Amino acid sequence: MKLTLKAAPPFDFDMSARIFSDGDGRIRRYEDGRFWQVIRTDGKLVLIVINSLGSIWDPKLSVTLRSDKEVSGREKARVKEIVRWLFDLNYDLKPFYEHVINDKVMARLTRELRGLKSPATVTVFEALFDSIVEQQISLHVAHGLERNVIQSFGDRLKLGSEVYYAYPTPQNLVSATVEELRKCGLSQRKAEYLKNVSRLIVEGELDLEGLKDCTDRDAIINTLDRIRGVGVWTTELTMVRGMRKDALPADDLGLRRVISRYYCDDKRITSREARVIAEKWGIWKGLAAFYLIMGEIVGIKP
DNA sequence: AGCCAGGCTCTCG
DNA sequence: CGAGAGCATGGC
Repeated sequence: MKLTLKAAPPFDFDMSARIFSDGDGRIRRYEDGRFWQVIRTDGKLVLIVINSLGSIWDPKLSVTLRSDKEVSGREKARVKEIVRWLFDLNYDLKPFYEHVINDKVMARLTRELRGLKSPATVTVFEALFDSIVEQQISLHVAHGLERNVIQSFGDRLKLGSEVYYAYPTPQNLVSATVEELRKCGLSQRKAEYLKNVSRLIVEGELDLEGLKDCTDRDAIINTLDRIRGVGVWTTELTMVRGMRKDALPADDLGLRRVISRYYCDDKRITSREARVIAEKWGIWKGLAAFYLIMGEIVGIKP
C-alpha cells in the first residue's frame, strides 16, 4: 500500500533523514534515498518506507506501507499523522531563517542546509529511553546498547525472510527483569531507571505522551525532573527529540564541542557559555543546535 | 593499562 | 549544602 504526502516548503527530506544513515537496518535507517522504520498503529506493526518525490520548494513524500496483516483505512490515516510528526512536515522553517539572518554562522548554515528539519521520535518514551541509555557513555557504545534492548524486548515484524524491530513500549520493559536488561549491557542503575519509568507509565502515574500537548514548560520540566534517573540533560534531550519543545541541552559534551567549533575557535566552553551563545537563536535553540550538528556531519567548515 | 565518553544518584563530611 | 565515588562498554 502506498500514499503520498505534501510538506510545507522549504523541506529537504534527504538532508533531514540523513541523521539516520548509521542506523541499524532492522530498526531504523536511511540509505540510498530511502528511510524505513517499523511503527505501531493500534497495536499492529507496520513498516514504513519513505522517499522524496518532489523538490525542496515543492516537497512531496512517497510512503509505502508493509505489514503482515491487512492495513485498514483508519490505520492508514494514523500512519500519515505519524509521518507528519516524524519529519515535521507542516512546520514552516522560514521564520527561523529570518530570525538568524544576522548571525553569520547560522545564516550560512541555514543557507547551505536549507530545508533541513529536525526529526523526532514517534513517542516521547522512545526519546526518554534513548536519552537514559546515552547518559555518560559514548554514543557509539550507547547505540549498541539500544540495539540490544530493542532486539531483546521490542516487538518484531516478519516480512518474508526479513525481520524488523519496533522500539519497546513501557509495557514491554515492565515485563523485562532488571537482570535481563543488564544482559543487554546496561548498568544496574540504568536498568532500574528504565524499568521504574516504564512501571510509572503502565500504572498510570505518569502520562509521558500527554506532555507533548502540554503548553506549560515548567510543568513539563518538573514532571520529567521528578523521575528517578532523569536530570537536566535528559529532560532537555527528551523535550527536543520527543516533544519538539525548544530546549538547549547545554550540558551535552558533543553539543558544546560543535558550538565551540563554529563560534569559539574550538576551545572548550562551559554550559553557561553555550547558553549565552544560544540566546540569540530565540525560540529555535534546539533547531539551531541540530543545524550545527548536521553542518559538522556534512563537512561545512567553520 | 587506564582514561574517557551527549550524567545521575547516593553517600559522606 | 558541595564534593566525590561508582557505574556499563568500547575506542584510543
